[in-house]
Amino acid sequence: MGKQMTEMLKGTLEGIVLALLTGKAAYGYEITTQLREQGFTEIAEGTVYALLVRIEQKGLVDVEKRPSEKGPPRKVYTLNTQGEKELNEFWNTWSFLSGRIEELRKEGK
Amino acid sequence: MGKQMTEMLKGTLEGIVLALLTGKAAYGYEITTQLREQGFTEIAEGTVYALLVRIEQKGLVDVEKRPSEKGPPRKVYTLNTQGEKELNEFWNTWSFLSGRIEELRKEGK
DNA sequence: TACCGGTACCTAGTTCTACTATGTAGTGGT
DNA sequence: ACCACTACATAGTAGAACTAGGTACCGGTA
Repeated sequence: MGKQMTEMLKGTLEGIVLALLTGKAAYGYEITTQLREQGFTEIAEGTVYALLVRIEQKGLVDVEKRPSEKGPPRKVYTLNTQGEKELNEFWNTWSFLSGRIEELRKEGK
Repeated sequence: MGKQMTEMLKGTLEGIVLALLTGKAAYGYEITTQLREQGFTEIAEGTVYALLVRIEQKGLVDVEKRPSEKGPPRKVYTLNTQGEKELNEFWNTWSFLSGRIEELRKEGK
């Protein structure tokens, strides 16, 4: 993946995944697939799993294990109240940053 | 500073500084001040200087030392051709990422 | 039976960037 | 002599994404 994109994803990928979980539970492999479909074609699987471990430890999601028809059991993640709060803060932070940056772009800077 | 903002700045702060340098050379202390004026009130001075060292080593800027009326001599940074190229890539990467994220926001996700 | 592709999860070690905390210097004013 | 402001510098820390593997379960096929 481009080095720029890698660095830019720091701090945003977590928000992206939380947003994906809004209103719809999902498991790791599924999230990876969704990210790929949405254009993030080169996000490594390991990156997603590490992130999921992190947000689980931070208490932003609830986890349930469900047997799969094919392959090992899935770990299904659901956004909880604290996760929604975190996602809200993410949108605030994002709005501020993207506002500033778009300003710079407009100024031809 | 918020932890979220800190992480989100990784990968974007460099682009922001390159954008600030477009069409107008500047020195470190000045850049720090400009960032503060534009709302990034809590960006540490040391962060800016470290970043400037990095982009100089990457060859994105030209540097000239100029005596100051007050205080030690200034190191004035000017965006060069390679820097403009890098900034261009930054805008591309940013456009893609912000496009995806705005899409997620619209979906109420 | 043996193998392979697809599904699904996991982790140790590396790299990069921003922050913390502190230090050094030059100038002008009291 | 001291202080405030200007101006630059850096060693050490933390956090997040990547690399590069590995484990495990299932179905189909040779």
